[in-house]
Amino acid sequence: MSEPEIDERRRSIGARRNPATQEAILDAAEALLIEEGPTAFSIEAVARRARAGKPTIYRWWPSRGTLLLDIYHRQKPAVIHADTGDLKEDVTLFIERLIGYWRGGAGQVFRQIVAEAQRDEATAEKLREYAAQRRRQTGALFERGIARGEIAPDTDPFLAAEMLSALAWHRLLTDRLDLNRPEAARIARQVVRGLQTREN
Amino acid sequence: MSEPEIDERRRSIGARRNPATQEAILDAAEALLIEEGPTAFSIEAVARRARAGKPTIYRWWPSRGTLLLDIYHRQKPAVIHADTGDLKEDVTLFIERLIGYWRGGAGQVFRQIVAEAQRDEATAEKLREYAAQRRRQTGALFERGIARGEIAPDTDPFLAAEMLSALAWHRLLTDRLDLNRPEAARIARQVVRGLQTREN
Amino acid sequence: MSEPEIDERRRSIGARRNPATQEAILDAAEALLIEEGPTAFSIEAVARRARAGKPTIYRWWPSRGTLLLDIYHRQKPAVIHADTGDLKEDVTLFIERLIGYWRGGAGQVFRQIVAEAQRDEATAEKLREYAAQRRRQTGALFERGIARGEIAPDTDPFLAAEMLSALAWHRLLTDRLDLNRPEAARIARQVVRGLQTREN
Amino acid sequence: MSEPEIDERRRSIGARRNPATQEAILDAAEALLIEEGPTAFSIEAVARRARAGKPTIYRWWPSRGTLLLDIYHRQKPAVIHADTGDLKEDVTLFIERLIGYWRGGAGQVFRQIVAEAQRDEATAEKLREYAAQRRRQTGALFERGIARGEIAPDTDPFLAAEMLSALAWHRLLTDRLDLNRPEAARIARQVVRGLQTREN
DNA sequence: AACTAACCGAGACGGTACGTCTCGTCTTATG
DNA sequence: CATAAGACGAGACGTACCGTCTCGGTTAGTT
Repeated sequence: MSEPEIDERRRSIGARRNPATQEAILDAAEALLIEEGPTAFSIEAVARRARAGKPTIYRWWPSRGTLLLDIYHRQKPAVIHADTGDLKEDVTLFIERLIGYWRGGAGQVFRQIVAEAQRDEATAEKLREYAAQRRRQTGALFERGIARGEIAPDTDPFLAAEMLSALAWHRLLTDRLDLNRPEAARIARQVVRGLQTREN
Repeated sequence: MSEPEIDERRRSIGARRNPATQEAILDAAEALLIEEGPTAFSIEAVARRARAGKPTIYRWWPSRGTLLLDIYHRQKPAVIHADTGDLKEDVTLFIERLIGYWRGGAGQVFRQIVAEAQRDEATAEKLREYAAQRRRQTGALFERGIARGEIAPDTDPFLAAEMLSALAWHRLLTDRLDLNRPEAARIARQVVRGLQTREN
Repeated sequence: MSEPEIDERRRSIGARRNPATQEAILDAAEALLIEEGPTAFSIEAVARRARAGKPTIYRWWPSRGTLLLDIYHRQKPAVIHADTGDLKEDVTLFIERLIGYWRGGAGQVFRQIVAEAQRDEATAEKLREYAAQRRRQTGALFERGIARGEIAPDTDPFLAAEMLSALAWHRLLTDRLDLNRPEAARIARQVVRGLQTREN
Repeated sequence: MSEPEIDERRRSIGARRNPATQEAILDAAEALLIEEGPTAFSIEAVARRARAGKPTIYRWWPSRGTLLLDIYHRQKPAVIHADTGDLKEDVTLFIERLIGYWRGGAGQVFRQIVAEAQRDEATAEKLREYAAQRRRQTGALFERGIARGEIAPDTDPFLAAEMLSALAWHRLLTDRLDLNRPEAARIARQVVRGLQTREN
């Protein structure tokens, strides 16, 4: 929490992007959003807190949405998906980890991205792409289930993935991230049981 | 939707709310949102279009969120749920009708409510309540399915309902309302099949 | 100054002016101006404090200026001018009493009348008339001086009166009402000595 | 006063005050006050007429009073006082010139300054300082008269100066600037004659 | 070694919207 | 018909941010 106060001021490092400046701006934006809430988040406030000029921000992030997306992706951990060999367990873990990750501040950022996407088409497009990519990743879980014979071969793995994502979004957007392991398991059971072949 | 242009100007009708004014404001707000998009929607612009004073708006709708909620509820049709006796059909119809309803302008309004709820806790609370109420209504679909023996008695009807709602929200918020009847049926099948008892 | 609070609410007393209402409005206006300052004075605030309807105020005082003038005249004492037989003494007393009177709250009201007159021609006209009348009254002081042979017969008594008034206004409008008897006497001397005939 | 209409729009010239903007704002404010009267004068209207943003005005003139004072001082001519060697003539010229100056639009501005000072203490303080300074300048007239032996050495030159100023204010504030040279001379005579030593 | 080019901070600028205040008018319900 | 109440259209208040612009200073690469 202690502010160094040593650096005094960042300067240009020549005709190229200064990484320290970019860091400082992302740090400031993230801190503002998480510590002071969404209404405190504005380009003006970010510039103030980062001790950066507004044009510097606009140079690299032409809109609020791009800045939010950068904050989110910077903090995003590499992989969330487990592969335990048991689909129900994999799904349970996926839900648990995603919600847990969102509880730790990242959710606050993602909520704002979704909100921004409702006003700005460019952000919407980026969000749509991101969601599609996540759907492919999570869909792999179900594809493995099909391969193992756990669930019916005519299952749509991406629709199943979307249903999980959608539920998580819904909880996030209605501020109901108080989801414990038993509830995650119940969700997994209810989603998967229907997808199972009759023999299991 | 037809603009009379005859009335010239609304006046006070004494020390009580003038219904014509309220109508005009809601009309203006709805039209702005749907015709000119979310960025054009501001209290200022609503007042201008409705030829109303800003304090008149703030008197009755203390925040942007309350105004959005009023627009949404004013245009909301009474009932969406069918009762055909077949759960899969009921679910298909529910999805189809909800998405269809949202395609007709109401979705634009609801998206903004969700976005606003990410910034304003009061709106979030209202949205949470509304979602819970909808969950209870849609849950009744599944309760009937349990009663009929179509699905397992240990099914959580409100979780099932939430999954449908969540999927619809997700499509709305990523601007993917191009959902036809076959896709609605596939969703219904994938949700319900798992909920069915083994005998069916 | 004590607020009764007993009457709870004044009602119409039939098809005629209710004196209690007028009193309450003037009381409220005066109290607001003196207790809370000129910025707190507005028709809105007066109505609130007097528990009166705004139209009631507008019915009897069509503008802010007329209300201010009524407040001022209501509290105005009958006569200020002395007749001691000595002009210098009469002038000294006039200045002393006028300033003293203004120090006691009335000055606050009169300042606002002058200010209002700079914006509203109707108030300006009323103020002009009032000033002319005062000039005639104070001029009589100097006319008596001429009659007594104290000052030159070609003296303009109304110009002399205006100079005294003007000086008092100037002190009031620059918030310099800290004028003691010696200073009043010095003013009187400086004004009168020049007006005296050579013999005195 | 000529409106170029060529410039299209003023822009920022970097992190420093743009003189063209300041000029345009003062021009607009002065023109509004003189051409359309005091009720038309508002920060909003000034911004509109100057094609300036409201924050730009508030940045440099934190209150209405400071803006009015700037308008007045911008148009103020350097010196008003003559030194003819004859006190009565000097006084006559002072009155004549001051009133003449005020008749030409500046009076309209000064009236509003006085009015504003009755509501806002900051403006009042500035006005008080200005009046004191003017008193010192005009007082010099009478000091020269004392030095020349024209008037009594125990005369208070600043009180005499204040009496002239006060009379001018009084005429301005009651909209009676129709003062011709004979009247100015009569005032000068009435003021000075009394101040003269007996020998003259 | 001088020059160019882009970066950086700062902050002014024209705007728009915010949410609040007062204006003066209107209508009702109550007496 | 006077009154209290308060809704209404209008518009000004002073503030916050928007996105753009120019400035002066910095540092790297290119001549």
